[in-house]
Amino acid sequence: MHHDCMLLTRLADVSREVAATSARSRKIALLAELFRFAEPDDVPIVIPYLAGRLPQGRLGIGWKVLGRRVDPAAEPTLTVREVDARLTAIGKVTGTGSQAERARLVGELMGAATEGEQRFLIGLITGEVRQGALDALAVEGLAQATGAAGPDVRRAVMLAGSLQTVAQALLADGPQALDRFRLTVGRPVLPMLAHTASSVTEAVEKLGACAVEEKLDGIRVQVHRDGDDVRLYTRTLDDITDRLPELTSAALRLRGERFVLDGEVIAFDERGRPRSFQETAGRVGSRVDVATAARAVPVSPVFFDALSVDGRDLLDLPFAERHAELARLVPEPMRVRRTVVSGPDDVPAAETFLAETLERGHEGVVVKALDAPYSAGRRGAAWLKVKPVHTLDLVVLAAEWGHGRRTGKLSNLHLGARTADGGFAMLGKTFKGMTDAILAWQTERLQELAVESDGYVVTVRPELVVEIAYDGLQKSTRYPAGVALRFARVLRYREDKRPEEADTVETLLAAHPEVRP
DNA sequence: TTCCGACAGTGGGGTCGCAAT
DNA sequence: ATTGCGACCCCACTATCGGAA
Repeated sequence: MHHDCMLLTRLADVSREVAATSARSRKIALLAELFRFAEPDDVPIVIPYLAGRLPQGRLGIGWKVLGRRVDPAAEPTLTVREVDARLTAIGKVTGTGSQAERARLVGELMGAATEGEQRFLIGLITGEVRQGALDALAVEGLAQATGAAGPDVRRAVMLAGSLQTVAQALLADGPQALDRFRLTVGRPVLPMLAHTASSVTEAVEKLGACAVEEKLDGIRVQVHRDGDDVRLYTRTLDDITDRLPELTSAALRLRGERFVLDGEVIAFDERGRPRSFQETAGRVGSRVDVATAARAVPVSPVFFDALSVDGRDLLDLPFAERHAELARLVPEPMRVRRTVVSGPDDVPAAETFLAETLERGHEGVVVKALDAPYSAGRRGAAWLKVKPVHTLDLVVLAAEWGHGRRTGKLSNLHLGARTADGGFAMLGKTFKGMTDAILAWQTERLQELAVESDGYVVTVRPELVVEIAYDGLQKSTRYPAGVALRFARVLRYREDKRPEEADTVETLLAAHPEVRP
């Protein structure tokens, strides 16, 4: 096999080909072919580039700079490592005059790139690669290129918490390198995620014997303890140890010496009721003056799973056994409240538990199959969340032109409720829940109602009523009513309703007494 | 042949913290 | 001091491919 540092042009060509095919099998084959030519050292750059990410994050370069035309190079000479080095240098430019200096360096880079390479670089820097292949297909391609089994590679990635690390090891040492990736205390694992079910009945019928657990509206946290050393990680594996000292103390008070636990961190008020998500998230996001933030908004851990205890990897054990380990280690007040049901005959008990959970101020429940292993990094069907859904009839005030596959379609709706003075107050936006048919229909209809456009937002006469589902209200400084919808999505248009029949701000606020704008 | 799980894509609001104005 | 912006938090939903049933 021939190896030398990979040329950018090769990457740009593959990216274009991958984008041009819709068949996943073909995308995977193209990626595999590319990886066969990659040196291990290229991998930490090639993998994120293919997913349309820059390893160094954003660079402070916008369309203004990238829009300037630079004469392309005639011959492709740039290597991916050279591009990476130049982009790193651009990201490091700070201080007065930094924007001009960055623009100059970008111009230099573009001048060294051919036409095709320029297009790829612009897409990469603006985050518009969109080739229909992210990490999941890269995993398959990597497996094909190295002769490893797909599920083995995927498992290694979940345990390593990083595709780059696994790819580098695989290309350097072949399939046996995968054995090195085991659950290790101190190294975070991608957390298991849940699907949605519309009711407790549906969830229990799907899963059979299961645990029904409170769903807390906080921040997911993975707690690693090795003796006196405690580390805390978020859902995306960011290390947040320094921000939550009370969680470290809590972990040190537990009986075990070495463990990995999965749970939620949340702030409770004096009466033990959950504070709003905004308050918990603000606390977890505070990094500078942690002591002050901790006094104002103390948080608590609430654990629901054990991934490793005393050097034993529990990932493949059934949930019932993992939970037994958790219960040995963690006292009840620090575990999530739950009930166990035997199956569909037990649905009433599950319904009662959901009602009590909502009464206590939580957002819903998660129903978990008792026999399921911990599927790290997967949205396994073994966990199903159930949350109550609210609906409203709102009026479309404006719409924004879509991007990507929604180019040329009016996509993002501005939603308003009626006010006392006969006008409308905007409560938020949504682009969710639309089928292609709805998208096409609303593009036509809204253009008929258009009164103004700035090329991006099309303002319309407030005549179209749309039924919206949402998860709740939150305080807002952005919108005139002082509140915004959380997770709004379209259910259907109500052509049978006139705007005078839409819901009012007043009734909305009355329905959510817990939120005072 | 039909069904369904997994992926990618399309963005939503809020908060924090840094850099530019 | 204020404003703009990116990075993270939380998140729902549809279209599509391709293997399972």
